[in-house]
Amino acid sequence: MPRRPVAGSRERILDVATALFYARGVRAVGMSEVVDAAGCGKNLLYGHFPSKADLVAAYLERFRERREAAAERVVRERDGDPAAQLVALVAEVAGRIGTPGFRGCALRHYLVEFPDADDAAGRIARGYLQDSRTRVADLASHLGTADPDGVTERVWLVVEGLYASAARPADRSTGRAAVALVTETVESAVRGRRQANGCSTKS
Amino acid sequence: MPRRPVAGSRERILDVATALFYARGVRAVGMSEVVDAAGCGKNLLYGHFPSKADLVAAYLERFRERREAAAERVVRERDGDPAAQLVALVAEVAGRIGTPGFRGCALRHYLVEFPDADDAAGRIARGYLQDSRTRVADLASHLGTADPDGVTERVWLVVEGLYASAARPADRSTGRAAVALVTETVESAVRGRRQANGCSTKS
DNA sequence: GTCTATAAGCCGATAGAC
DNA sequence: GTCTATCGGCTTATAGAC
Repeated sequence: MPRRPVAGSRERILDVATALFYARGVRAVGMSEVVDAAGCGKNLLYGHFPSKADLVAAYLERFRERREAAAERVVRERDGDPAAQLVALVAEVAGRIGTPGFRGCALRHYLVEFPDADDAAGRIARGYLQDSRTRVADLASHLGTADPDGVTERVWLVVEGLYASAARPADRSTGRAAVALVTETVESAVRGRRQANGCSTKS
Repeated sequence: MPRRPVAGSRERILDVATALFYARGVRAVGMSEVVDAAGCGKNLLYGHFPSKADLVAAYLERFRERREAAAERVVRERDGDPAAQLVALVAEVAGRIGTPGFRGCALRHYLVEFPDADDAAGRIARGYLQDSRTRVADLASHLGTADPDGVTERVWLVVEGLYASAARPADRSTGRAAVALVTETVESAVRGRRQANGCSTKS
């Protein structure tokens, strides 16, 4: 009988690679370093992931799935209340600021490292960003405001700013400012004056 | 007399390196590629820049100087009007969105590629970010609002979001949203209600 | 563990200006 | 001829891949 494969080795390698890629960047981490950190042989790694590109794609794909699951959860919990949903979407990210090990968005970081990657990893990252923005736009369109695009732009700007801030040591007050900013933007929009923005004076 | 050095060769090499580093990232570009693009020999490059680290530091230092000069200019033009100065600071960046070749902030990108760089380049990048934020905080403190820190956080968040958006193909409407967001934040603050934020209704 | 490609950095060779 | 800016091949380390 041949030796049976150890269950979960793929996940373990992916965990190790994720920690390294996320902390130091994709280009900075070599396959040999993943092998060393995983404590496995090179053959096992290349058996599960035929190339570094495959390993990176798996890393980003899993990151994407987790991010989307978290977004779907907070949105589902506030079903029917698009204003609360938008705020919760931002608050979910804001709440991670200051968390040990949180360094921002792996997918955005990947696109900074590889600006014109048109491989699988690049498609995952760009697809995530597009879907993520579309989610914001969908919620904004349900606010009933006259200018859903304006709200989308503003909320998205805050989301981008939040992730960018998180890439470097950040303070929790950044997260609070983001939530406050989005809350006001959304409230101002649903209050329904003129163009969904502009904190215009009363009636 | 021996052969005279060709004037401006250093600047020309730095121009070429800047174009490559900015478009594709620092790690993605090798010294040989800089040599090829500059059309010079390796000795000339290494004569002006003893190592890649030196070339990168010069690239970031020059980027920083230009960014700070642009910021100082728009701020000086509105001397004595901190509200207009804050808006102009954001508008200056927003106006670059969509400009051919504009890809965001080289210093921020460097820190994504090298998250814990403690070399000269890392110090330049981090120093710039700190000074840049301090500039925002100084202006916010002159608004006369009760919560200058809140204004600083919000404006900084928009600046970060703007640069992050610019790292990928972006629409000019992103810039407009950023300017509008900062304008309202600042106006709301100088209107001087409660905590410098909150688009509360009239008197 | 080995093999190949490519990175950074170095050094002998070449090319002008006196 | 000599002196030095500049050039292109060379060395060593490290990457990805098998």
